Amino acid sequence: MVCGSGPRAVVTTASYEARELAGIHSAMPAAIARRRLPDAVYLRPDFDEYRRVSREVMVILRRNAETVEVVGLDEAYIELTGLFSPKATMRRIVAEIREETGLTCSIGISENRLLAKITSELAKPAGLVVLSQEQALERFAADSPGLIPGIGPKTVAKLQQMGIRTLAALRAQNPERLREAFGPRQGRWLLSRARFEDDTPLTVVREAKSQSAETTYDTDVRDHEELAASLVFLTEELCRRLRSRELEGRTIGIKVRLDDWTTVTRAHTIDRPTNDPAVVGPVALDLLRAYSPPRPVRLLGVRVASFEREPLDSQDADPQDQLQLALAD
DNA sequence: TCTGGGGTCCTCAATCCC
DNA sequence: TCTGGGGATTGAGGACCC
Repeated sequence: MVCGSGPRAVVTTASYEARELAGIHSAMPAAIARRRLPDAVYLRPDFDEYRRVSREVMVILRRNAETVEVVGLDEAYIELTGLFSPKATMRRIVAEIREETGLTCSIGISENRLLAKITSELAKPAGLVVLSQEQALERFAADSPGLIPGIGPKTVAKLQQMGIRTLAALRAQNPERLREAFGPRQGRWLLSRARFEDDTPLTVVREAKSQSAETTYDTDVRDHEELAASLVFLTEELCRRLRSRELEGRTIGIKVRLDDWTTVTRAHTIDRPTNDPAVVGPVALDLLRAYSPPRPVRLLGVRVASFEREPLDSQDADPQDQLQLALAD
């Protein structure tokens, strides 16, 4: 089991044995996992190491394929369209990952990214599976709509209340009924997902939209001075990371989770992008003071968003803009 | 002792400007 | 001067993912 040690830690991941034996799964409270499997081997997560190895793996993917979209530390999509032998390409990649990092991986090959993702689940823990849309329609007809990435517990429950328990039932729905229940966009989306349709292309370069730092206290905090102190700490940590990535944002936000699990966010947008703790800190503290948590606080976080692309060449700037900037100063 | 940390995207409402 | 429709931006909350 990989999980933190604190009283509020959750399971990061667990071996397949632990999953089957005791129903352990990621994001489960570590306390429950320890109760169920007191004799399991417990390891601390080491995200620096995960990031390091992840980069190695992604380098292998990129040198073997033109179009690669990295989705997380341990997941990526590869465009195989037009390749003479997609399977051979993937077997070569698997072998190189194994040789160079010692890691196994699971490969799903299909007609679009949604199907590839679902197919890769079938390949776990270390296989390669090819599945067509037609095969998927038949194979998963009786499965829960929750099989589809993007259809989570809330949507499953809502569908169930409408009497929709399987993907086949979802496919058979009157589009109008889904539109009424979920709105025009999500209604259409649900129907197309149930048919395993997906035409979104791979995004090779993903640009960050926001960055944040947050902490959950071991015990809830009532003292506003203590909250202010940790907000300053979190801001410094966040700004350090923003600077290392040369990111500056205009929207500064805080996040507060109370002891009853209600979560409140407050944000303020300033005129000029920043990653300076001397700018972010006071704004965040103002937001916290203005909200003034009415109950003990369980989690506190700070966020910077609305990143602005630095103009690469200031000579290109409109003289009018420069004049306005000068006036604003 | 029940629920982390870091993200993305969507919806809806308010507001401003044209 | 009044009215109205749209688009852009901002802020809050929520669902979902790794």
